[in-house]
Amino acid sequence: MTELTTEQKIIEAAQKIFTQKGFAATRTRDIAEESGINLALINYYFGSKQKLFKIIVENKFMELFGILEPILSNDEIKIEEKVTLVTNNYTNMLMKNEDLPIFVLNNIKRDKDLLKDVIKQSKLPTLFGLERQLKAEGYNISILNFVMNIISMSLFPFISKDLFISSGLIDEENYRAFVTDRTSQIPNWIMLILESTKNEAS
Amino acid sequence: MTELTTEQKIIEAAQKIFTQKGFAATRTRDIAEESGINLALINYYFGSKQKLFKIIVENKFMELFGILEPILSNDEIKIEEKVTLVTNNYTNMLMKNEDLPIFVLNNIKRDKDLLKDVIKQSKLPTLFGLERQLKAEGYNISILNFVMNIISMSLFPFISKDLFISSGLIDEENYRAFVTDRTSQIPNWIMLILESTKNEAS
DNA sequence: GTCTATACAAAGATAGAC
DNA sequence: GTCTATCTTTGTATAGAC
Repeated sequence: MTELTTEQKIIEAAQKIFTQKGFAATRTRDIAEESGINLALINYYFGSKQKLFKIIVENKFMELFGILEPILSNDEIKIEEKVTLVTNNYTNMLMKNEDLPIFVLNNIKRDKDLLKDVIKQSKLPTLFGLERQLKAEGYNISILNFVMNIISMSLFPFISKDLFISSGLIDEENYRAFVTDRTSQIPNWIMLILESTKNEAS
Repeated sequence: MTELTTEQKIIEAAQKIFTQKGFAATRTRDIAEESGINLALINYYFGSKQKLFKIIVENKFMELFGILEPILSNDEIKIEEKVTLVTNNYTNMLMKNEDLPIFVLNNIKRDKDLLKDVIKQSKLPTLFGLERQLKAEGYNISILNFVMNIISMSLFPFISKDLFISSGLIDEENYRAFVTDRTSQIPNWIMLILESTKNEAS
């Protein structure tokens, strides 16, 4: 077990608390306590709470959307396999990190400027090659609808977990099993949609 | 143009600001200023910022999910029509209220107790009749997957709007047209999924 | 019922000793 | 680099006049 530097300790603690509570509800004092360092060191290393937060959001954004580009922009993977890879990757990752999607999506809204750089870094804008592949394999669907379908299907169980649990339609104990089962079906559903576009006009 | 009571003015302003900025980032002074009333009156009428917020979240929750029950639990509407009604209702409503889904979903996470009552009020738990209807019409899908598919497909364009705009895959000007077009396709997609379950074992 | 003025608490940031 | 102690700002809540 390696010793963490003070800087790393702060980042770790900040990730945990910011993700759970959001920016404004998080107190720098909590981060100091959680990481076992002195309050003053947060400002010493990061300048301000705001700057520290920016780093965390960037990390979390990459954690959530960094998955997409390596899979989706690889021309050697067929569309059908891409769908399966993305959904499985998301479910595995989010099982251990349930707060991630809503945290990231919430903060994209609140601070758009903050994310211009991260989005470039994530290479999401380079997905245009995918459009050619969709056409080449005969599917007449826009890249936006395609990507949105995969992401929404995969992320939504985690975004809406508390809603459905509170509604009584499922309980905490069965949720993981539900998500696992759902994940195995998502690629079939997505492919049904794709196949249905094959005979349509472009 | 009717005169609003002081109470209503506060509610209006609070809805606007809380929805945009969330609880912790909203200052009672902002609400006072926006509504043109004195700061002290917020506490006079609502006791505390927290209690005012609770009222707003409840309102917004009902605004977002109150749509579902009247449509989904009505036995006289066929499944296929239900899907169309829900998606169209959502898109029309959210076009005027884009922050709503992420605000509500975010706050369900943060304050679960707060929502126990609202969820009862929304009658979401009464949807079990829908399960019978799905079976009766020959579809072998769990109510949870069915409802989640509709809601995720309909809400996600609004949850992820800023993400896709920042990524450059679409721009602000074309977003409304995209959503309108997508909304017209969602029922077809959902029905494809449903039809595919018809021959499966239950 | 409504407002002014203010008390009180909490939190971010910093100065300066070690 | 790290800590203690403290300053300053901001926001909630309330007391009391009208």
